[in-house]
Amino acid sequence: MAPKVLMVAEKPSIALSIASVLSGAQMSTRRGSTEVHEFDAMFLGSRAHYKVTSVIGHVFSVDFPAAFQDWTTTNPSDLFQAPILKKETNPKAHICRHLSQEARGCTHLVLWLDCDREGENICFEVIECTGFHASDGRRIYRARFSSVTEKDILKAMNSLAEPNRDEALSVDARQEIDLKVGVAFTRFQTSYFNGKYGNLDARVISYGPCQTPTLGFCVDRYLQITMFKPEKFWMLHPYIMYKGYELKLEWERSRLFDADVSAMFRNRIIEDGIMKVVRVSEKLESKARPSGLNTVNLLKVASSALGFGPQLTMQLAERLYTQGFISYPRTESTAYPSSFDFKGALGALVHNPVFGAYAQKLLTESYNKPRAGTDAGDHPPITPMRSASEDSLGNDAWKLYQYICQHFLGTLSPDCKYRRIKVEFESGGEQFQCVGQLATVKGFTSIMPWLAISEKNLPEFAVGEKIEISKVELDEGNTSPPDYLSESELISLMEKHGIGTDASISVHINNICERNYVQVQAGRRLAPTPLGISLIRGYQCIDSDLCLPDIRSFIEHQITLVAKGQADHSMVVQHVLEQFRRKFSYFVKQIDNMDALFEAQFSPLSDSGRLLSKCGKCLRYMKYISTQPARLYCGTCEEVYYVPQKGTVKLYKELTCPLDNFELLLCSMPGPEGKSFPLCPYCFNCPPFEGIDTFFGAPKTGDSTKLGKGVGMPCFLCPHTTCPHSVIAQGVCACPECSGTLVLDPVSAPKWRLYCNMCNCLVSLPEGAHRISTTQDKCPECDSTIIEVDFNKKTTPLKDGATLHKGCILCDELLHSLVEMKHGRSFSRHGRRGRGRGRGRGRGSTKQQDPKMSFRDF
DNA sequence: GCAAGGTC
Repeated sequence: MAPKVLMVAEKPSIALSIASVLSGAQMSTRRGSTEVHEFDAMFLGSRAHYKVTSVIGHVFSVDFPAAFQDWTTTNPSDLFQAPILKKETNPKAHICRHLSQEARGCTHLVLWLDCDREGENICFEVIECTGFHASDGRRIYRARFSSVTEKDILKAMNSLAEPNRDEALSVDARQEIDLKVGVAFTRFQTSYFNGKYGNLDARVISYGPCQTPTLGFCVDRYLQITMFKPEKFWMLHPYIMYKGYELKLEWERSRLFDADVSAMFRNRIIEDGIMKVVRVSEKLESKARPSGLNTVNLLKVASSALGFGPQLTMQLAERLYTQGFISYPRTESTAYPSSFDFKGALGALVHNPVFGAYAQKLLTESYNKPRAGTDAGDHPPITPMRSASEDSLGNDAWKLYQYICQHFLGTLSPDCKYRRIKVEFESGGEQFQCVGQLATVKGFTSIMPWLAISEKNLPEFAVGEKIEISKVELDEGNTSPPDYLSESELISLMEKHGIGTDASISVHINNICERNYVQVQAGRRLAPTPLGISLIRGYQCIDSDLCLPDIRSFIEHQITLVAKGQADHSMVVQHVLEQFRRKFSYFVKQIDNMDALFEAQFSPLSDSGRLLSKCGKCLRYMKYISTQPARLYCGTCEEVYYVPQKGTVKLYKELTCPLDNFELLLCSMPGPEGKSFPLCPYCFNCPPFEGIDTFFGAPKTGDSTKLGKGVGMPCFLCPHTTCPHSVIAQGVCACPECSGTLVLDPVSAPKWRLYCNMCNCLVSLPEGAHRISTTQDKCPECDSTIIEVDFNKKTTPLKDGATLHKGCILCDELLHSLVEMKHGRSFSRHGRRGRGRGRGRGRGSTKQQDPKMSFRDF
């Protein structure tokens, strides 16, 4: 039987390239979770059937089992010893199922994952999904390729090897360490600080071995700025007039920090009055053309020159790549493979309206190979692949594409050459100079004009000439602090210290912005926030290792031992985790030191917020704190009561809850169709009745036993039998859409309406009525609550100008004609579900007395 | 709600 070969690449684009090369572009392609390319060709000396497909990056990622997911019941320090499990990174993509299906009947598996440790790790994920075993006679091969070119693909096919388990295990080790350390610290500090300070606006206070040192760089610069003491300095600048030029000469001492001494030198020059030419020198200098463009350099230029953040840059680059305008945008390499087709790449640009002429010139007049760079063996430098115009790309993408083109054309251009003339002078025993520059070959700077040298003409001087000094300036200046760290500088620092990868650097920077640790200022400079500063200063004071970049290099170094087979995977993981566990427990013990910084920076809960409503226990006013998580704080009882996180709250007519005496709040959800409803702060946090099956704000799919902060029972879910705000009093009839109850919105005048206490169903009542209220009566026909409408005198539909009308909104002809369903299906007593389900209230029914009972159909 | 690493 002919061998069947399954080949798997790391991404769809590479599967396509491999299949095209090996089939000579004679393959059939079908869709699946990812595309599968099929063809027949030779494999290891015999005719074989090939299937080439791909994963989409990692198939699995690590996490804790469910038992360790609950923040309230898991002690973060237990996470270091907790088991971990791998689950599908993207379950919806069904990559595992896809691989398992495609592997069926295959005799050989060839792994074409990227040739780095992550790729090696994904190899074993793929093996697991395919179900290939060393024992079952089916062979597993690893293809090692240094670029996705025909030459390298064929070379890899001819030297198939085995996947490297040690390298894969080193990635497993990193994953486990990153997970446990990051999650333990994050949960601990979030739980400790959250809710402790009124104006500390943070949902989660995260820690991570990449994001925290990244923040550390920004705070370091901030601290340099705050510690900076400016110093005065003086610079001596003599001027001469010569052959029609006025020249400002530079002092050899540049600047002095002593006013008297500087003045003394000035007097000497003035006394002398003559500048002697002591030396004239000329040098041919050259500025090298760039090497190929890699991700990090693209991110830096985009941030500093185009004003694009790394996140946006990568999004734009990704789009340019998938549309075929540029090559793969995530690469470390600045060197092109020797076989790279520069002619082809230039040829693709010759018809470009902006760069065409330049590309054509390079093609016809010869081009240089790019300056030597480093080949990381991943992907070639970022290169334009197809011509594009501003109209077809849109503004931002065009700017990025334009830079990529300019850079690429620059790499193939000549170096920039220029003459540098230096004239040295002497006067009063002091040395001065002036410098002129003149480009002889513009080279790459003609396509990258911002890198051009600044040209300056000098008249010709002869050694020994004496020139009268026209004036002497003593310029006073102040040393100035550095500016906030620019994003581009941060990227350089991250690269230098090995924080993140080409693909993840942008994620870490985005992270510290989103977590409110830094803010991006004009010119893309990163200003740390009070939270970011307090965190880093806290780590520095407890254990500075926690925020230094060495923490990443330490982990990298340890897992490299695993990758090289010099240490056992589980020994290394255990060893590293034990060190972090100790650091963690010391951190927990010393958290007061960090808290002292928070206390200085943030105001305690009791100082912030405004008085809103009375506590039912002490009858004093509680403070409303609007920053997330929104909550009430009773300073006397030292209790926190969460309120709904969306919408606004205000005092509800100083009404109180009959159960606990707390003053009621009126909560209004945002938007014109947002519900308004009363809620008792105490009941909302501690629902007094069981049997309420859907708490307000609870996760849609989650079970209600695990409630989030403040997720609970507003009055519209409360089955209290006599309180005028409960669903018993305010409920009108069953919701036609769900199992909920339509409740009167008590503050919806003049656009009176009912809303469902479970879903989004909305019913509008007669508009313009003075008052609409529920009564204690129910409809004898359908059991809905009878409502009372007080119509407006001018618009009343009643005979003889009467305004008062009672009735059932389903069975009363007049009322039913005036109500309208705004969201939902039908709303009719004749409808499938309208009649007979009205159990909105039912005070008369003894069955309703037990609040544990459902008030739905039974 | 949490990390960092792939990739879309």
